[in-house]
Amino acid sequence: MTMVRTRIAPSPTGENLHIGNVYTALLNYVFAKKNQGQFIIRIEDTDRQRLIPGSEERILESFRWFGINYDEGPDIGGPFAPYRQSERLLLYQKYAKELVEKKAAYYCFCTPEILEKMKAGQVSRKEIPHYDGRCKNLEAKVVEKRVKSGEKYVIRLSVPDSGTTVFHDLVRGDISFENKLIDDQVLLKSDGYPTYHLGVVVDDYLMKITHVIRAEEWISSTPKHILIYKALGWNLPIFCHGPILRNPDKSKLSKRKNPVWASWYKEQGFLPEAILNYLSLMGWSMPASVPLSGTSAGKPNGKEIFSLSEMMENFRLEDLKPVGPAFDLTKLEWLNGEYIRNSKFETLSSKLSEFYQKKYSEEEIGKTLSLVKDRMKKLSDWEGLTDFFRERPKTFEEKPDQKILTKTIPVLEKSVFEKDVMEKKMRELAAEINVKAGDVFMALRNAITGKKATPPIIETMIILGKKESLIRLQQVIKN
RNA sequence: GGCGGGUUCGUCUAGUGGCCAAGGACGUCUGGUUUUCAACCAGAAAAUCACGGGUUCGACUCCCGUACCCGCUACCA
Repeated sequence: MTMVRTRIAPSPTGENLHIGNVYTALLNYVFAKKNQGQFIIRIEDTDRQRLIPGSEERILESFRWFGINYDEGPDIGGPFAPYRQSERLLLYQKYAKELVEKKAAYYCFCTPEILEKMKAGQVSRKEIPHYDGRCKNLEAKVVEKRVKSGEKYVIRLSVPDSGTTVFHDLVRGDISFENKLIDDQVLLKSDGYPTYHLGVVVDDYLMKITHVIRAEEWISSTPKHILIYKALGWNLPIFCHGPILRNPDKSKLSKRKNPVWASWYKEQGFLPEAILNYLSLMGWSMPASVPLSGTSAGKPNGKEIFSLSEMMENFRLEDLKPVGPAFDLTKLEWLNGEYIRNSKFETLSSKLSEFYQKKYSEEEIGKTLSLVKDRMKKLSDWEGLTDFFRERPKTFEEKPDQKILTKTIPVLEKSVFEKDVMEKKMRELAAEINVKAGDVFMALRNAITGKKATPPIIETMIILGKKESLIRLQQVIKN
């Protein structure tokens, strides 16, 4: 059996790595690793207009953050370098010409203006817009002359006007297209860069990609790719079109309707493992041969929370579902909270310190962490949950009960700051002045933190220290 | 419009002809625990399995049609 090789091919046309790409990369990565194969990253930077400077670096950096390790890529090289399409132009030009020689493609001199007119005419006649093939049968000599004269040209795929192109998809079975309905795609643009269609085929072939795992949106261009493979006499890879992630309204996931950049999730304090776990829940589950009643059937060990390696052990492309799932931030937050709660104390304080770019030391974070750990859904929640440890309250969500506070101060002044002792004294005091113990704790909470909801107040006061706690109480009384 | 893909609780999903008067998870709601909030525990509501026809002793599961949703329809990927 040949070595499995998969790839993700992002375009540096966005701010950062798109979460949909993270999803597709995850599928490719897990599949390759499950089969002891290689996973590679190829940068498809052929759209010079939409290119965003720095995007590539940010994309690669995001992959590293996720721990999606690639065996070959633009920055680390590999046996089939370069891994950046802009550095492989000669290759595409060579194969485009070969395609022309084999009559599977042709030179086209139609200008954008001509094409626009063509389309307008077709639309007004209620025809399906497509390239009408007017350059398809240009004589070789004429073509040569026009090219030599410096006229701009593109190379288009010559699609047969009869027959059908069929391919097998691992998730969806056989899919067929009528050739006459396939447009004569541009393969090589007038700037000498290939379009996606030429680029993928050439590179996937040259880089020995065995499984093309990508999103559903590529299904309709696959027949064009097949035509190229066949014309060049190349073996087809295995095609697998997974689901496409959707916005809550079910349209294709987009930045207008849902956060999409990996960097956004990082800044929000989502953990990469949690995001990957969440993503793996979408569109993938194993056949539940044993009906696991009462559990999440179809998930590793019947649980929705599982690691990347647990996913790897069980992953099969055939188990992917064709249905596009809606991205649900709420569930991601829950999962992230689970990961936070299950983190080791040291790991979490180190992650938090890192998250806040060392603004807080691990030690400082460690002091209050156990009090707020269960209350965090995202790393970014920590600051807001602990601000009163760093600053005296300036405003009060609820006015502290002065009467109760006045009574607590002398008791606390005389008390050692130890949990059991303090709690006992406060309860006794409550009984003495005939109020509920909860009222005493709430009065203290309001005064000490300015908030209505905080971790247990006695423990909070102990961390704050006797002196600081009393100052805060006295200040409230004074005002 | 054409072509392609899809359709089980609000969302993610289990289900491959009888075990399903449909199971789990998130969310929602109720109760418990509790010093408030979380966390935790217990429970509830929530899908006429898109709809209509077949096939079959029997269909969420197979077939056909309809509706709706999504994708593609660029010298963007």
